[in-house]
Amino acid sequence: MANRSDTKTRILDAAEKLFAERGFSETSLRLITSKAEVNLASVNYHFGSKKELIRAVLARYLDVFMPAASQELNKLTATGRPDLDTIFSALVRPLLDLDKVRVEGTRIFLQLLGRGYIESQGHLRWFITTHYGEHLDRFVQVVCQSAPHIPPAEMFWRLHFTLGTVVFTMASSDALMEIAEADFKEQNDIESVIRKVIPYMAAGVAVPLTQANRE
Amino acid sequence: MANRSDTKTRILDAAEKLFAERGFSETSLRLITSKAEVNLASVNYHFGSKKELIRAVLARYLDVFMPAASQELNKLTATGRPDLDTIFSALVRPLLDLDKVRVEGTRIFLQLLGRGYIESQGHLRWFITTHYGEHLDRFVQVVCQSAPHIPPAEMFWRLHFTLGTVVFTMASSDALMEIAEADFKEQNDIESVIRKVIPYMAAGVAVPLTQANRE
DNA sequence: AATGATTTAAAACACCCGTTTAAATTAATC
DNA sequence: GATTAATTTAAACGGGTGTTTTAAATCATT
Repeated sequence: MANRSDTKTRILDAAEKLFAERGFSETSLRLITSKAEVNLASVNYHFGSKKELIRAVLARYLDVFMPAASQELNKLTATGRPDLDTIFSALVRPLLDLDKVRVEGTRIFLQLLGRGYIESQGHLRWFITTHYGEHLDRFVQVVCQSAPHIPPAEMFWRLHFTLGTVVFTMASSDALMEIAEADFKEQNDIESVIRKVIPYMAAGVAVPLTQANRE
Repeated sequence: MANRSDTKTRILDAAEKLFAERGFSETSLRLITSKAEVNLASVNYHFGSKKELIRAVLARYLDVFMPAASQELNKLTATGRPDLDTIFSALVRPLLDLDKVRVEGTRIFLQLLGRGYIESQGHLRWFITTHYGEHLDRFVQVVCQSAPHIPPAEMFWRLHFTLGTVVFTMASSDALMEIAEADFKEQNDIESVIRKVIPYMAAGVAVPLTQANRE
């Protein structure tokens, strides 16, 4: 049953790297299969279509990350009501652990997530919310409880601001780290960037509503 | 010299709308020219290539916005040292004024900016920084002065977080507004989103350094 | 009205895309 | 070891892409 070299895995490995770097529509199946050193038709044989390959690439990460993140949240809420900084920090470990699953897993996952949200008009967003909705709802719930002064509708927007912050930062993290080192003699890695971004996001998510926003 | 129906303008008008909605690579020249009711070849005749058309679309907005934003900043610094919320808010007027330049100008410009930063790996970023660098530097300078407790190296990161927040939010603003209406019966437009994002960004940029970050 | 440059028009070009087909190969089962 | 099933292969299909070409039409200027 199992072929030792696993064409399916080689396709996924090559695809996720290219998708993260160049986006989904900018990455052809021909490029993927040539990098993976497999036949062009094997993508359609194993995955059915390019669209389903994209979903499979994302699912491979989400299936690891989502349960791990949920578990961290459960540990947090078991002991008491955590603050926002603590909640965001709890996601760091599952995020960084993706580097153990695959080389550069953290960066690739975050970039894929961003591309998925922006590029595919809606249908990848739909895939994520329907397949991992429980985990997302759980996260939103915990965040809302830790910032009870923010109405849910406002929190919806702020969490998407947060998603944008993370996704964009990670997508260009390589270039940003280079500039930071050249301009400020500051040595960074992915983890240190994540640790910088957490206070920024936590402050933004919890900031009291202004008069104009309360309307 | 000037033809009253102006093929060039019709192309730009059709292109910016489609680019903002579907992204650059997802929008074909054939779709643009059919919407604009001009001949396919006229794009290459007037702009040279699709890439140059994209730059022309962006430049038409940046040439209006950048000087206007700079002028607002000058007005602000003339009277005293503004706080971050004031600085970000000062950009709102030039942004909203784009609606006077063209129908839905504000939304289209911000979405184009978002797509431009995400889709084209780097070379549109280069176009913007080299053509409008003075304005950008001026902005960074004013922001740094208004938050003197943040070291420049940290501010570098936080401003890029901010860029990510804006860019990602605007690129997916249509989808987000739809969801917000479906889930929370909340009717939004671009201005209300802008007014939501400003406090978020201002809080994040100015948040005091934590022990871990100061190191 | 005639001239010459600018602009538009239709068609073709060369290329890349995702997908499908059908034969060849490999692996598994009896 | 023969038969069946699963997988890989090479080739072609149908369609869309940006761009170029060539000729006609339009325009401003003489």
